[in-house]
Amino acid sequence: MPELPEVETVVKGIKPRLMGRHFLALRGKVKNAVIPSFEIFKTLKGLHVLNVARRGKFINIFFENDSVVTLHLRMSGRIIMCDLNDPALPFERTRIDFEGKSLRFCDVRKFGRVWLSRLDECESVTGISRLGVEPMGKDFNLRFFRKILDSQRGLKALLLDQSLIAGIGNIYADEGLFDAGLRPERIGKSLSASDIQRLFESVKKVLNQGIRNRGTSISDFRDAQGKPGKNQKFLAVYGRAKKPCGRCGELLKKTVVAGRGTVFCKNCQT
DNA sequence: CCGAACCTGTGT
DNA sequence: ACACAGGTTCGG
Repeated sequence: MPELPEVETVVKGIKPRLMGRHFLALRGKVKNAVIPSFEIFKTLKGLHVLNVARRGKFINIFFENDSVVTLHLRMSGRIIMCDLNDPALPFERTRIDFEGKSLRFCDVRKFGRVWLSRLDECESVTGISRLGVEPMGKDFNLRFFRKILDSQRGLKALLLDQSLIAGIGNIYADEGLFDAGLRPERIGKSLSASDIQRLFESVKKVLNQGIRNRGTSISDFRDAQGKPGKNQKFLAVYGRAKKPCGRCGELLKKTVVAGRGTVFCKNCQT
C-alpha cells in the first residue's frame, strides 16, 4: 500500500509526537515480523527518541545509545498513534509503547516488518543500504536520471526498482508515466532527451502532489491519526481501468507490466 | 525476465 | 471458485 508520499505522511504525523519520548516496551504476536526478536527490544527501555525519518518506504526511529527501530509497511501496514490504554485496533500485530503514547502497527496481510539494530549496521540489516537515490533529494537530477534510463529495461520496471530510485511504487509509477505521455513498457534507451526531461519532471510532480494530498487511500492507507489521504481523488490512471482518459476520452487500458497491474492510455502515452 | 512465495480480504 | 491488491525477495 504505502509508497513514498504515504510513508512521508505517516512520518509527518508521528515525528512531532515521538521526539524526546521515552521507550517503554514493544509487544506483539507475529514473531517473524519482529527482527531479530521481541526479546532484544527490552534493551531500549528508558531511552528517548532523537529523530524520526523516512528513507525510501522505510521509517527509522533513532534512539539515544545508537539504537534504531526501522519499520516497513509493505502492502497493508498501518501505523496509528494511540494513547497507551486505547483498546487494540483491528489487525494490530505489534505495539510500541512510549511514555504517554503508543504506536500501533496494524497489518492485515502480515508482510510488514519491524527491526531493531545498531546505527552502524542499520542499513545493511534492514536492506536500506540497497536503496537508490531519494527522488525528492538533490541527488535525483537529470544527469542521474539519464544514466539509469540508458538501459534495455522497460520504464515501469526502472521506476519501480528501489535500488535505482527509492520510494516509487505501483500508483506513482503509473501516474508519472501517464503525466509524461510514455508507455510503461517503453525501453529506457528509446527515450529522446525531451522524453527524459518530461518523465523527470512528471515523477517529481506526482510524488509532490501525493505528499500535498497526504497520500492515496484506495482501501488500506491511513495516516498516523487514522485518517485517509485525498490523492485518490486526483489519480489520472491508477484504479481507473476502462474509464475514459481525462485528457482524450479514450478508455484506459489495463495490462501487466513488470509483473504489476498497469493502467495507461494507449492514445496519450507513446 | 518471470512466477511463486509471503498473507488476508474483497470483489467478480 | 478464482483473480487481484499500494511490496519485496527468492529461485529458475
